[in-house]
Order: sequence, then C-alpha cells, then structure tokens
Amino acid sequence: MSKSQIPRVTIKDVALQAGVSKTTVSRYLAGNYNELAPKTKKRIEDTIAALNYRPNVMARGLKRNTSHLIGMVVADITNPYTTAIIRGAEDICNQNGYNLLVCNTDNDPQKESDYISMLQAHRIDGLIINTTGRNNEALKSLALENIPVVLVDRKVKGLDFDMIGVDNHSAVKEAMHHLIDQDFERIAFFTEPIEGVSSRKERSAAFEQSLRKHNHASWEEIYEVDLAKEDELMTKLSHFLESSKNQSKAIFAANGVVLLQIVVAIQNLKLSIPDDIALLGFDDPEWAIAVGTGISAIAQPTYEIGVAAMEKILSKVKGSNMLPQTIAFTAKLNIRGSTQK
Amino acid sequence: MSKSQIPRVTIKDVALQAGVSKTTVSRYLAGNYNELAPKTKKRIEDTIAALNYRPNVMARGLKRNTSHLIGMVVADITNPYTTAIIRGAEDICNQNGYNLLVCNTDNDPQKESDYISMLQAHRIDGLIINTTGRNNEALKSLALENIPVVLVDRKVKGLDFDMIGVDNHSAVKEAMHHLIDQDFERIAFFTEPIEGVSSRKERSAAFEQSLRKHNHASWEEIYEVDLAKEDELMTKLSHFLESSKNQSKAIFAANGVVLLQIVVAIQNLKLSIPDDIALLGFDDPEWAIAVGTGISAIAQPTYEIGVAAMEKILSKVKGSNMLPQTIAFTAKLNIRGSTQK
DNA sequence: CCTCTCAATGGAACCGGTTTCATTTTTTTA
DNA sequence: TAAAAAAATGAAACCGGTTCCATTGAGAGG
Repeated sequence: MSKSQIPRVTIKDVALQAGVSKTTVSRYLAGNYNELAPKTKKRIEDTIAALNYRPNVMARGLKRNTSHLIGMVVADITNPYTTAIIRGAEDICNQNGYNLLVCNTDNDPQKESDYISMLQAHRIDGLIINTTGRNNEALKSLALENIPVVLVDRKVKGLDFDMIGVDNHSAVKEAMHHLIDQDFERIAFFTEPIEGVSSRKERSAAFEQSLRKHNHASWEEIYEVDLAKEDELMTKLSHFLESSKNQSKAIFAANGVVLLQIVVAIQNLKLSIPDDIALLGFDDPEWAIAVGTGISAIAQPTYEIGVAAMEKILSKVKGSNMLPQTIAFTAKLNIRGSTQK
Repeated sequence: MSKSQIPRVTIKDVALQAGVSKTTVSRYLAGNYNELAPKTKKRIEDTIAALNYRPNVMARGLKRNTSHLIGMVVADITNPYTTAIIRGAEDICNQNGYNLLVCNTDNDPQKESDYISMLQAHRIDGLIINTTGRNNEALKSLALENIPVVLVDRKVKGLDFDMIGVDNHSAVKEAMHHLIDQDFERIAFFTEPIEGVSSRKERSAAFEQSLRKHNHASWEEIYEVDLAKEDELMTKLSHFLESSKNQSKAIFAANGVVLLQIVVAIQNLKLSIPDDIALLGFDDPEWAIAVGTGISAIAQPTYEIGVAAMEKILSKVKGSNMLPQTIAFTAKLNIRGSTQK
C-alpha cells in the first residue's frame, strides 16, 4: 500500500504566491539580483521562506545538463587510507555546493563497471576513482562525454587522466635505506597481488631496486598475498620465517591492510616485534603508534590527496582545460620501535 | 574557457535510429516487454547498444518524482564504526539499483543542517542519519514530505523514526560484570561529551547503574572528554590515575575513538596494560587484537546495522508503512588480555 | 465479409526548472 | 516633454524522460 504523495512546493507556487512569473523567481534563484527590483527580490525571498521552498536539483540539472554530483569510486571504503581521502574530497566538495556519490567496489571490476554506468546515468559532473584498472573503456567513454576523471593512487596505462598520489619510489627508497642501515640479514616485502595496480608495482619495484643497489641478498623476497584467502598470509609468512631461521629479519608491508594482518599473524605466532622480527608499513594508520613500541610506517598525506583530487575535478568542471598532470605528494617516514634493534 | 559540449545521446536519438517513437523506447526501458513486438524489442536493444545510450536519471526522476538516491549523513566518516555501516548500507543500496550520497558532518549541527537541505534539493528517496540531535526540525520537514528517515546509533527525543542500533544497556552490563568480577578497585568511564547523544547517554547510564547495583565505589567516575581539545584527555586521565594510586584500576572507553586515544595516552605515559591499568572498549576495531595482549572490547555488528538500516529505508521507499520501530542488535563482548590480571 | 478485440504503437502533455526573446515600465537625455 | 536607453518582467520553448489516451492493424467470431 503506497502512501498518498504530498506535492512538494515548486517554483510555480512561489511565483503565484509572490505575484510574479516563474522567470523572475528563477532569476532570484540564480542570484541575478541586479536584474531585480529590490522590493521584488524581498517579496520572493519572503515567499520562499514562508513556503519553505527548495528548488528541485533534477529539474535544474536536466536543463543545465549538470547534476552538481561528483562520483567517487573507491576500492575499499573500510580502509582508513580511503576514508581519509574521502574526507578531504568531501570537505572541498561541500564547500563548493556539490555532493559526493560514494561507491565501494571491493576491488571487483564488475562492480566497478556497474557503478561507472550508474554514475553516468546520474550525469555526474566529474569522477574521482581509485580504479581496479580493468575498466579502461568505461573510463574513456566518460572522457568522451567530457566528464573529467581524476585517478587516485593508481594510474592506468593508456589513460591520459590526471593522477594524484604519492611518490612511492622515494618513500620506499627512504624506508629501505633505514632498514638496510639496521643491518637486517633478510628483508621480505608483503603486498596484495600486484596485478596491474600501479602503486603496488611501484612499491615492489622500488623495494627490489633498493636491495639490488646495496647488493643485499633478499631482493627476490616479494610475497604477493591474496588476503581474501584465509590462510595464504600465514602460509607465506611461515615460509619466510623458516627460510630465515637464526637470521635477523624485517618485513615491509606494502599497505595498511597488509600491515594489520601481519601484526595479527605475528601476535598469533607469539613472536615479538622487533626482537624476533622487525616491521615497517606503507601507510601509517592511527593505531601504528600503539602496537608494541610503535610500528615504523610511511605516512601518506591522505587528507591532502583527497583535497587535491577534488580541487582538480572542480577546476575541470568549471572549465579549466589544463593538460592532465600527475601530482605526487611526498610521504613521510615515521621511525618507531618496530625497526630499531 | 569552456569546452564545447558534446551532446549526449537521448531517447529521441534512439527512437529515430530504431524507427519507433519515444514512447516505445520508454516502454522498453521500463521493461514492459509484453507490450512490445519481439522484433521491435530487438531493434531497440540493438540501437541502444550501438549508440551506447544511457537514460538520463534526472529526466526520469523529474517525472517520476524520485531520484533513486539515498542520503547517508554520518558524524565521522573516518571512524571504522561508520565505514562498516556505510559498507553494509552501500551493498544493499547497490543491489537495489540505488546510489548512496554520503555526507560527513564532523558532528557539526550547522554542517548537518546544510547537508539535509542539499539532500532535500536532490530529492533523495530516503535518509539514513547518525544525527547530532540538533536538527529535529529539518528532519521533521523531511518526514512531512514523505521521505523516510532511519536513525542509526542515536535516537532523538520527539522524533518518531525507525532506529537501528545495539542494545547498549545489556552490552555495558555484561562488560561491567566482567570488570567487577576481576575485582578492580577503581573503574573509570571515558566518553566523548554526552550532550544529547542517546548512545553515549545509555552507555554511561548503564555503567553507573552496574556499579551502584554492586555497591562499587567508582560509580561517579564518568569522564567526559572533548577530543578536539588537545590536552583534555591527558588531563582527565592523569586526574584519574593520581586519585587511584596504589589501587587496581580499569578504564572503560565508550567508543572506538576514545579507546584509541586512551591506548596512545597510556603508551605515552609508559604504563603497561593490564598490569598498571586494565582497559576495555565499546567498539572492537580491527587493531584491538594487536595491541599488547589484546584489548577486551565490545563488538557491534556494524555491517549488519548498515544492512538493516538500508533495508528498512528501501522497504519504506517502496511503500511499506509499518510503524516506526527500534531495532537493537546484540553486541558481543570479546575478552582479551587487557582486562585479565 | 464485416465487426469486435486486443496487441502494438504513436502523439502530446507533463515533470520543474532555465533561457531566449519580446514586452512593459522606468529613467535618462536632448 | 518626447524620444531613447535602460531596467524589470513575462511568455513560451526547452531539457529528456514518462504516461495518458488515441490510433492502427491483425486475427477472432459471427
């Protein structure tokens, strides 16, 4: 049983009540006060307040061909990295009178594709995306329709879009410098499956490169772990531990999610950080400071990344046609107890 | 300099190309295949694919008076509690062909009010809100326009809406039972300012009541902390510690955010959990298991709360007129090392 | 063969704004 | 004071769909 619909107040109601035409009200709404007689303006103002009128964004959007909606497609909304970016983006978005449509893909290309379609149907004015990298065609079709796209964290080969992220190479290099300084005999790199994800690729490549440059023996110890598979992390971790018995060792976790899983696994194995094993993470979640004597970690300026991405999108929405650029923020290495002997 | 607009393909283009009327295409879009000759259907299908046509949701919404948008207003999007709820809500939302507009208020009533207005302008079909409790009029105006509202975590006096949350009273009682069993001489409750927030009120009330029932001395030790103020937590924590010198003691953190801050503070004071001080939290963030020997915590079924909230909203959007109800999930107490002597 | 149904389709109004262009009113200027 | 210019306002078309109602055509029944 459906409820009776109460008709909402429209521009026509306001016009009638104020004794002017729709056109005049529309001018008021657009803020063209200079075309309005002061007393007319006042009358409309009062009427709007009295009727509690709120213009219908869909009607406006239909005519103007703009929705005042920005789409944000993220791979994992429960990841603190993601939420910090959303927060930054959302702040700027809000300040500019836009709203944010947030979509969570769980790194599933199919979901991502569906979402892009839905967002397109909503005629979003712009899209910020942390993409799986498997929907290039869909993204290109957005671009064809002149909807600006900004990539966050992950760039995609063959797509010439703006990209906001951090300088993964320098950050990893600095961290590795620190680890190598501490003379660990073995250093392993744990990451989610690299596949086509640019940030994972950059980080693992920088890891390997650092070790090679120092002629360190561990340069091949990159473990790719699918966290969705129950025991995979523990299996690979055990493998590393067994192969490095009686050697001093460290693990470099490629992002915050992996870092947490490794901390938990180490806990379960009743090992101690850093005595049995040192640990360093890319991403510096709030809790890193609270585990043991603190976990060394690379902090990304996540809020700023979100801000930058939204600013870029909005400038394009408003007509800028700067060429696509890659903005790489500098990440900060925070050294704590977990990597100090 | 604004770019030249490429006109998007519309229903008219499809109709023309397929050699039928807009009406017929519209019927196809609505899925009324039984009113279509099979070969007509096929022709439209092909044309849509060929032109890569995607119907404009705004045009549809304007006529149908529905946006297929659900608003979600949250107090703190960086809180894992919040993101887990969003994730649950989003999953259901997506499965039903709706999109989620996420707004982050930072617990600021002004921002909340602005957002409700914006969402109203977008003609959202429903609203899920974790409210500051200071915008009752705005929420009532939504209800007046027949837009269903579901409250999450916090109910508001005077607003007869559906509400999804947990049974705070039972959860706190169970946790207190555990703490009292452990014979702590002093137990303090740290919470963000209670103000009008129902969940905070319920939890602190249950805390006090539990202690009174057991004639425990600590029943007045409720500390309200504004985390935005730099030193407030440390000041109040020190106060508690000094007043309980040489006594065994525990702290009950009223939510995950407070819990994290307390862990960090204890860390800074170089105190040990649970030897110097025991700790238990409402909310069981993923990292709780990884701090020290694990932090005892009350886990809320956050994902399920999000799911339930969205299901409730959608059922109302689709016409259900069940009376408002309060759904209280059962929280689960996970006892770990932090409260065991 | 002619009506009668019923399936298939189209025409046109409508949703609530914006925008173009014309018209009315007011002010300025000669 | 009349003409010209400027300011204020309104009528109507439009945005891209949906929906009501009318129309067409084919097969059924008499």
